[in-house]
Amino acid sequence: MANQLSRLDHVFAALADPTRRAIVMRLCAGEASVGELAVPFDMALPSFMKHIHVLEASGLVQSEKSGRVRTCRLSPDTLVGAEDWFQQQRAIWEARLDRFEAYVMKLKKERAAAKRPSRTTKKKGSE
Amino acid sequence: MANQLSRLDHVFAALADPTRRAIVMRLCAGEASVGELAVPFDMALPSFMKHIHVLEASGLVQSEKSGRVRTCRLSPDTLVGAEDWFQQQRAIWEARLDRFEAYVMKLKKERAAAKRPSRTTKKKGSE
DNA sequence: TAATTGGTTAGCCATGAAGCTAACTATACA
DNA sequence: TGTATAGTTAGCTTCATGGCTAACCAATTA
Repeated sequence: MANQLSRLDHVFAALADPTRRAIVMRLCAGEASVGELAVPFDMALPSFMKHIHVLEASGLVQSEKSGRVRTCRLSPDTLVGAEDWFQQQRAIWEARLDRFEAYVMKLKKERAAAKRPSRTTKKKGSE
Repeated sequence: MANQLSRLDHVFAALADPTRRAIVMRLCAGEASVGELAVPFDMALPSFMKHIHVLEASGLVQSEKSGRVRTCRLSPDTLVGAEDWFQQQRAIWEARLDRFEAYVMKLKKERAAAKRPSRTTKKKGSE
């Protein structure tokens, strides 16, 4: 559980870099070797490899080496795990908005009732 | 658009820190002052304020000061924007999985047809 | 008006992240 | 067996991040 939380640290940190986001996007379309992945980036290979390592450490990407070529693939569970975090926050936030809306509606109703001087239940006095 | 991308950089970087994620979670439940937000954290106020600034710079949080108290609230659009990124990736990835599954199904079918020596359409020769 | 409260600014330090080059390993090809 | 290919390791810079203290406003409250 605390494990999961610190995993989120690494996932978001990994996704904060545009190079790494691009790699993830590329891997969504299917697996690829390190060399293939590196082509679009104007960067020395060791620098690029660091990004791969960060992605692997975060759990977003897995790789295995066969012969001299290392093939990388997405590890979708981790990606989905991060998405879940947003959905949880949104659930909380939307629930609050709903309550707020209900509250505003109630206020409106009371105001309308207060203004209308006729037969509706009406508190005396204030405004 | 490039603007949007670099915004994602900042949003994910902001969410990579557990303190800041906790702040966002807290603000999902409703607005709060800097002082209130800071209570659960064993951290000097200037350090804490840095986190608030990072969150504001990322667009995740907005704040305004009235009197001497600064009130912070969530800026949900930004949060939703980040969530969108995941949904887009997932769409691509799931589409690929669907194609892959279809491909596997087709393979299975062909294999079955090849093994069954009877009246189904059958390529000659190979395997 | 003096003291308290809530936040802010400035400046310091340690650590880590992102890039580089140079040199190395290990597989594949001729 | 020799050479090219694909990655890897080591070690170096530079800059950003996250924390601190100390001192400083500016509203409230006594």
